[in-house]
Amino acid sequence: MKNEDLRAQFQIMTRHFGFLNKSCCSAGGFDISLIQSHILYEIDHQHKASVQKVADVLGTDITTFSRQIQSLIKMNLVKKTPDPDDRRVYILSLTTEGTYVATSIDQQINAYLNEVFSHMNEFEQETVIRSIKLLNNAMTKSSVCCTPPLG
Amino acid sequence: MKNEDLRAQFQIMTRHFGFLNKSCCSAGGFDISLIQSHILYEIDHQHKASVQKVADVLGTDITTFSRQIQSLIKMNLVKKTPDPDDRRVYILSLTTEGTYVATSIDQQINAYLNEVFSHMNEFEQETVIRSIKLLNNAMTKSSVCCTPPLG
DNA sequence: TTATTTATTTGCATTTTGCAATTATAAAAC
DNA sequence: GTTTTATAATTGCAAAATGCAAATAAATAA
Repeated sequence: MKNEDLRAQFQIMTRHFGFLNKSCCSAGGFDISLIQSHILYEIDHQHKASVQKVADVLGTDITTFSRQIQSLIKMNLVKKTPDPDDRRVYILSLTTEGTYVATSIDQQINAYLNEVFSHMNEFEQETVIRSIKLLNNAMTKSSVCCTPPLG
Repeated sequence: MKNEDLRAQFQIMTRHFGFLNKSCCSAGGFDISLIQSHILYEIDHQHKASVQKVADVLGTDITTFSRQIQSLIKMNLVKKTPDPDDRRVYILSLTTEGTYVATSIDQQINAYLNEVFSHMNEFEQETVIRSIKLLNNAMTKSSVCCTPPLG
């Protein structure tokens, strides 16, 4: 494999995903930004998601993140509960409406992805899915890049 | 394949790439933002890259893009040449320093990617590369998302 | 008890963004 | 050939997003 090829393919993929994400998402009367959809996703998937924890996972500056959460609270999609075990900490969770919006975004993105996958045959689809898992795995193992504290 | 799985894997991959990109890049004494690296890449790879054309490819608002170019010109990485065939148009190109910076970024990203790929065996590496090409292909074909005018 | 560390929020100044309007040129209509 | 319309690029402005430094509050270490 040639290196230039490698970077080019990743660049193109990143570009495509950028567009996919831009076209997403409206739900429950709100336009949800890419960042917001990631926050909702992460709150939904983490156990006892504190402000700090989610900010770390997303790699967002904590002060910026604090304000992002404030606007999601104002939109009534997220709520903040004091952690009984440590009163400095707030646990984030989705409101009923937030859960609805998160589910709706999930469906929209899945619809996009399914449409994309429909241009491949079944064998290719499975290869691609397996590959993305391989890649995610490799990136998790990587020391020089790609994971939260980052390097 | 389960849909939830699909979205989750893509979400994770997007996250990883976000980190990879954040840690990139410094070159020629400049900190180059993700957006700037994409602009440099695109100018380098397009034939007769006009302001409008590159903005479209990147999906950036033209007014924002115009200003992004201005700062790259100020950094002496990009230059603007009037198109002799249409005097409304400016053709973008990299300066010598811009070419150096673009090459350097290319090497940095390739180094990251190679490190990531080193956590896979050769067969997996080839599968992943082939899959990314398949995926890019499918996204190009997609009507609902992922490509410039977008949908 | 005091000092230090950690979680979160606010103040403020900088940067980024995008819509509306402007300028300049090209192409189309008449 | 002049007027209208369309296109490329830039600028004005006001809103939004960003991040550092500082503040507050609570936990842990000395």
